[in-house]
Amino acid sequence: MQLISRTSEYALRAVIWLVQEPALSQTTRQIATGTRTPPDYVSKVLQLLAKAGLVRSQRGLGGGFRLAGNPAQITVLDAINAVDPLERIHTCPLDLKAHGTNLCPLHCGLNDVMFQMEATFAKTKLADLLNSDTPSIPLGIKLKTSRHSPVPSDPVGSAMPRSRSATSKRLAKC
Amino acid sequence: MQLISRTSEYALRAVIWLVQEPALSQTTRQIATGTRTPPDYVSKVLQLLAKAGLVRSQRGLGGGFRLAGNPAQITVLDAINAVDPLERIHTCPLDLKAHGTNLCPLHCGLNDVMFQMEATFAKTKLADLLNSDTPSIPLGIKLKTSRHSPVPSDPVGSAMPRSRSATSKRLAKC
DNA sequence: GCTAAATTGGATGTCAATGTCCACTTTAGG
DNA sequence: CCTAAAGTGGACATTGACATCCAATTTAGC
Repeated sequence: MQLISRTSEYALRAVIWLVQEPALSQTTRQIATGTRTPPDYVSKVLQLLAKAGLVRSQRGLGGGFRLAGNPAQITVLDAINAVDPLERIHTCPLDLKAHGTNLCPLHCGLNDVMFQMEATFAKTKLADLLNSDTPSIPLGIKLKTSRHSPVPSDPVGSAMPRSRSATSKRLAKC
Repeated sequence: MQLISRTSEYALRAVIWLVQEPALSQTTRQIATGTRTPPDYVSKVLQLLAKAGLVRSQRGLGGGFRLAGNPAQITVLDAINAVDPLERIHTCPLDLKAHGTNLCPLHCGLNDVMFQMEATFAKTKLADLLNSDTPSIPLGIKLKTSRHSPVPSDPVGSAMPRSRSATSKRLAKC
């Protein structure tokens, strides 16, 4: 499971490209080449971004796309919501009866995760992504969750750069 | 985007069913009917759970599946890892150069979200899911993220039962 | 106003996750 | 031993996200 769709990734690549390119207008081809995305597909994504008002399109010779706002104000959430909006959990997918009309603790926790994710998207501006001063993490950490750990396990807490701001002490205080 | 796959959901439904059913052994059909999952598919899922050692299978007349451990110790993470293991982000999908060999702040934040999710899965025991005393959230809140909020937006912070334990003040301290 | 460069929109193709089907094997009970 | 009830394994079908193709439309510049 990945946290965001390919479509959202493409949308982000495209708007970030528009931010960093000096030229006023960028054609689909330029954007696709520059961001290494499938041209015909990113074209559809750009149309969604245009419908949402994040970018403005210009048809005809010399046309293309340009950003419709301030990179320091447009958020990652804006771009994602334009093409593949975040959803919320409304009913327990586990179909448990123990908790009546309530979400079970698991999905309560997942709701919490969703909130954190949305908060991250909402506070990250496009400009932040191009600023090399913003905090980042070194790559090459190659960690894959403890596959095949039978009954009792504790995959969290293994040796790795934790950094969690707060792993919410309890399940959640829903 | 959903946070966990259907396959994982089915795996969870199945093991939870085994926890709550008094009978020693449950046939695939019983499990499928009881959990409202596609019989032939949940059959495959059960095989994965068996391979991982979470459940034990018995062939032949009178056979079926039973849990291979203590519901108070088996975690949601165990079940999920058995059928559809969590992955980590290794390279920046946005392909940004600004951060050199590092993850950009966005994916740094997503890594953080992943950690929280894994922590939630790891601390939630199967027994917890059947205990109606564990904290849960009322349903019917019908909130869908602010679709169509053009350039400047602040979808987080709208009126709703927040409850976030800590929305990590900064992007993350990677 | 022609033409070439561009977006737009619809139809179609591909692929992995999900779901179904069926023949085979195992096993308890008569 | 035979039979019916079970899991096992492999092949096939469906579906939605992703990707491609192409005809129609718009528009700057000659």
